[in-house]
Formats: sequence, C-alpha cells, structure tokens
Amino acid sequence: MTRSTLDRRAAQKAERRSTIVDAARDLIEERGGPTFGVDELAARADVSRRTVFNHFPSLDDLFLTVCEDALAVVVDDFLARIARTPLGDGGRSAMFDEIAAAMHDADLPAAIATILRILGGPSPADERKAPLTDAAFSRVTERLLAEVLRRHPAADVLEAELLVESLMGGIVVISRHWVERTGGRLDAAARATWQDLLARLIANVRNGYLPAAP
Amino acid sequence: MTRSTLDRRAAQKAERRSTIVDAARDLIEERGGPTFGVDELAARADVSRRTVFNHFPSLDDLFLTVCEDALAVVVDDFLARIARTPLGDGGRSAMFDEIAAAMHDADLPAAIATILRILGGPSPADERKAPLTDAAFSRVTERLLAEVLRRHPAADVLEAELLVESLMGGIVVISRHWVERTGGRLDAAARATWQDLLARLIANVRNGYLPAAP
DNA sequence: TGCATTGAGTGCAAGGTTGCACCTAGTGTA
DNA sequence: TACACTAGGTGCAACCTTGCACTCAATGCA
Repeated sequence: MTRSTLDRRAAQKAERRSTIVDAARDLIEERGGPTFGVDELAARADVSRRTVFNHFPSLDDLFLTVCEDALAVVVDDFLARIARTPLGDGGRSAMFDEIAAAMHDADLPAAIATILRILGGPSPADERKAPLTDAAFSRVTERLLAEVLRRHPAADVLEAELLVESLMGGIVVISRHWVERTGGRLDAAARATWQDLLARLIANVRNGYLPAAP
Repeated sequence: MTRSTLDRRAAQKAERRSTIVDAARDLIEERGGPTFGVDELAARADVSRRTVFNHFPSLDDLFLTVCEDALAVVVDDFLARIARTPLGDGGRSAMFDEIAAAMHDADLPAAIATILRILGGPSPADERKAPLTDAAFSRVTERLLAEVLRRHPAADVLEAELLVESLMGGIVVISRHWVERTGGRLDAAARATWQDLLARLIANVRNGYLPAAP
C-alpha cells in the first residue's frame, strides 16, 4: 500500500531537488548571500554538478526557489491571518479590509529582509537579480488572489484581481522604497518607516478602488 | 575536497544496498525470521522490487549478508580479544592458545542464536538455508585466519590455516550439536552445554595438532 | 490428475544521475 | 589590445533504478 502507483521516481526526483535547495539555503545563510559557485553547491548537496542544472535551468532559478521557500512561511502566516478574519459579504470593501488588515499585522519587513539577504543585500552589485524579487512577489500575489477568491466565491473575479494586483504591486513599490531608506533593517525605526509607507499605499488604493466615504 | 574522484556512484550504490539490508534486518527482527516476500521487503526499503535483485542475486544472498552483518559485532569482539592477548612466538602452541582462549571468552552462543533467528529457528522447515550457516562461518574463518597471520608474520602459513580450519570447522560441528540439544537457548544450562562441547573440541584439536604434553 | 495461484527471478525499455569534455562570457593582468 | 583564467551552462555516453511483462517452480484445491 505504499505509493507504488504514484511513481517512486517522482518522489525521488523531488527529494533530490529539495536536497539541492536546502544546501543552497544553508550556504546562503552561512555566507550572508549567494556568494558561492555551482561546484561548491553541488559538493554541499552531495550531488553532481550536472544534476543541479538538470533540476534548475540556471542558478537564478535556484535562488528564486530558495526565495520562495523562505518566503513561504511568512506568506502562510499572511494567508492564515486573512483566513482567521470573519467572512465579509464578498464586496469590494470586505475584501479590501481583510487584506489591508493582514498587511498591517503580517511581518512583511522580515520577509523582505529575507529576500534581500538571499539576493545579496539592499544594493546588489548586479541588477540581474532584480527580476527575481518581482518573481518572488508575483508568486505571493497568485497565492493571495487564490485565497481571496476561495473566501469569496461570489466575488467578481476581475475586481478581486484588480484589488490584489494593486495592493501587491504597491507592496513591491513600497518595499523598494523601504529598502532604499532603511537598508532592510528590522529595528523599530525601520518598522515605523514601513508602517508609514504601508499606510500611504493603503490610502492610495482605497481612494482609487473603494467609493469615497460619504 | 569531497569524494569527487572516488565516484559518487559507488557510494550511492553502497547506500542503496545497505538500505535494503537494513530493511531486511528490521523485518527479520519483527517477524522472528525471514518470513516475508520480496515485495514486502522492497516496500519497506522504499526501493523497487527489481533493485533488490540488482544488488543480490537471490534472497538467500541477502539473508547471508544480514547474517554476516549481525555476526560482525560478535566477530569483532572475538578478534579484539585475540588482539589484546600478548604476542607469542608465532609457534603452534602460541597461536593455538590465543585462539582457544578467545573462543572460551567470546559469546559464541549468542552469535549462533543470532544466526538461528535469522535463518528461521533451530529446526528450519527448508534445509535450503543450511549452506547459509556454513557460508557465514566461512567468512568468520577467513577473518580469523587473517588476524592470526597478521599477528604472526613469521608463522608457517599452512600450519596456521590448518589450525584455524580445524578450530572453526569444529565450531560449526559443535554449533550444530549445541542447537540440537538446546534449541539455541541462552540460559545458564545451554551455556554450560556449550562449554562442554567447546572443551571437547579444543581437547580434540590440541591432541591432533600440538605435540603431546611431556 | 488437472488447474489456478503465489512468489522468486529475469529481460527490457524508459527515465534520472553522473562524469567528462566542451563552449562561452566576463574579468583580471601584462 | 591580447591573453589567461574563472565560472555558468550544455551535450553526451555510461550507469543505475524502476515499472512492466514474463517465465518458472511450488503449492493448494477440486
């Protein structure tokens, strides 16, 4: 009754893949950034150098995966916060309120700092890795949208997409500003800066998305 | 500086092999004997049924390997006892004495009981497995001979072989008798029976191998 | 006796991993 | 500028594992 039908190959391949990802994460933690080569990574993962490229078309893809894995815990927390709030009526205001509240509560600065650590600091020498940040946030956006639609099956899909895109796109924008200003620090001042930026974002989106308060 | 040159393939293959052996040992422990099929073993080892036969030409070979692994600890103890005794002059008497002493001290009944458990009890239904017992003892003989020759580089090789063969062959003989009489028990009475048989063996070999005492 | 069933063992093709040779772009240096 | 060197990435053949279909011998049963 083991997973005989479910192809043991798939499980083993996934295990190899996560072995590589784990090794990369560990090395990043130790070095404070992705400052290592394929050979070193392969040796750490006890895997052939060739196998690394069999699983990931490039190192950037691997780093992106590490990013997403590291972000996953924060995203899970973020979505859990939304899930814990009572269900609204599926209207614009209900969806907006629950997302905004979760954004206030979730430790997004920590998540962003994680990305920065992975991608090499607030002022990375090579800008090639900027798209990775976008890609990481893009996955978060997808998950958030899915959660919102799950919670509000009757909601207008287009409106939900616009809302989530606006908010998450804004998060990317204010993340960059926040990194510029604070360097990704996690002290009280930096967190205050984040709250300021977040407040401006939410106010902006509310103004454009929700009807003006009477 | 990892084992890059030493072919990672060999290491991985060895690991797979020991995974299978471990699974077999565990199953034997649980069932009290090798009362399981290839499919169950493969599932337990999380390995393809085909892979089992890629590593072992038959289940008997696998059982033999489990035997040897289980025996290894006792054999190590046995050889360690010999190694701890002071080096003699390399003559017949010196070699005989140190082996005989180790045989007295080592817990051979436990080793034999282990084999019995693995091979299915003192009165196995199928006699096909009898050769496995001989094979297991044969490996022990090889190791003992190597150890003796290592300790006595100047010894006559033929005489050392004859001595070890005689003693170990005798061990096989009295093991069978011991199992017949005691069923492989490990209580005081059974151990006394073992000591009786062993004394007769050693006396026999001494009479034939060493010159009569003056 | 005839027949179905079970379990050991094999042949084979498909797919994953590995080592090696190789290509290429970027970088340091004379 | 020319050259060497490093490091990411690819092509390829060899090897290992796996699932599947198959054979064969033993056992159980009508």
